[in-house]
Amino acid sequence: MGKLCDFCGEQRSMVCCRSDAACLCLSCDRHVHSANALSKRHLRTLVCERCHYQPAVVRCIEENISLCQNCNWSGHASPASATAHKRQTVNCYSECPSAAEFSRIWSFFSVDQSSCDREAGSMILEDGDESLPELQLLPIDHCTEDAAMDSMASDIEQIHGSGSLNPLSPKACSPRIKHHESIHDTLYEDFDISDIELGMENCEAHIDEFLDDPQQYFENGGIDSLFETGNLCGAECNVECAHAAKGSSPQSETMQPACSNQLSTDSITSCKSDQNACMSRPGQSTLPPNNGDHPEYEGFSMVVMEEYPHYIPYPENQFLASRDGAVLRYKEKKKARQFDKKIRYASRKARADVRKRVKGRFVKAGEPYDYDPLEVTSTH
DNA sequence: GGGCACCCCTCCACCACAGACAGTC
DNA sequence: GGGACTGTCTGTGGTGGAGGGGTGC
Repeated sequence: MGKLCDFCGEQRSMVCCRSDAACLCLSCDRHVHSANALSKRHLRTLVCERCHYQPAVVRCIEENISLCQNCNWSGHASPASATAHKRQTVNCYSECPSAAEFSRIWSFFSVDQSSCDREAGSMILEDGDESLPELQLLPIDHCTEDAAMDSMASDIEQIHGSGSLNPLSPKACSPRIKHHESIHDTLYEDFDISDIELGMENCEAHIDEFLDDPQQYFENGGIDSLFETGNLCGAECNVECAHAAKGSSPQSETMQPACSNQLSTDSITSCKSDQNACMSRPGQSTLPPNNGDHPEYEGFSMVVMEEYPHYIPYPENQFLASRDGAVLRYKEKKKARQFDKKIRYASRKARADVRKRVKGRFVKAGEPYDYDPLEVTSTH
């Protein structure tokens, strides 16, 4: 049983939206991302079926599961499995694809409407789609009635109207299908450290992909897809670090040169492309210990402390998984942020409220003043 | 469309001093 | 180790000025 939908909390989450930092069932995905034009542009993909947190980037044909970058790396770390297991890239999608388009986007999935158990992620469409029957996405080898699938898919096509895309036409579907490594617009939507992973494990994944299926690898954009986001994010990181350097404290100046100002969580998280430089690893923390004196480190001390029991095999992966926890905490903290002025010392406020002033400035006791809060009309 | 003046708005330094805080004896 | 003492730093609010954006000519 995977993670429950972040929206309804009832169905098992099937897709992951990076922009919303949420894992949703198909029904809620459709509901949430049909709300407005902006939400329709959110790029979504399958949820990793191993860690149930990260967006899946590859489909292991042998194991018949979708995996995120980390789980792919950990699961195929051994040379035997790396070469024996064929993997397929999991594409992202936007807008609200029809069932047939889903099966087009993810060729390893097909659509089931009736027979499969609800737990597998059933979808109850709402509002304008109430006429749609429940549908499910299932691994294609779980479905036995292909003809029925095709029939159902075409039915859904009709329900969606003339604007729906022909699943047999790659041209028609292509605008919605975006290669996973070339997500650019999400960079500006909201912070998400996990948006881009440009560490060595990412390179290894590319190499593995190339070794497994060179043709498909180049069709997917090959090594260029790696540099697309890499260049952009590298520049962005530099800009952010330069920004942070303006307000750097002496404490932060002692840190590593690359993205050295980790004091601000914003600056930390903005260096999303360079996790090696910006995020601490267990035993290699570049952040001071959180002993209570630095509440701004609160979330990041947990980077080291938090652990995912099902997700331990390599220190690298442990680090990356805990990073997700830090991201979630950051987002929650961001939501709870209060920009209203907060009085830390009431006594000082009480003193300032009764202090005499000249043109708004405090004056020494006994000196002439033009404003007395206790005697507003006085002019001395 | 570019240049200029004007208005409006936002942001920030300024001030004194009580209290917090760190260091020393 | 704990108290007393000393020096330094912080934060509090109203005001004016600087600077940026918008508008009209």
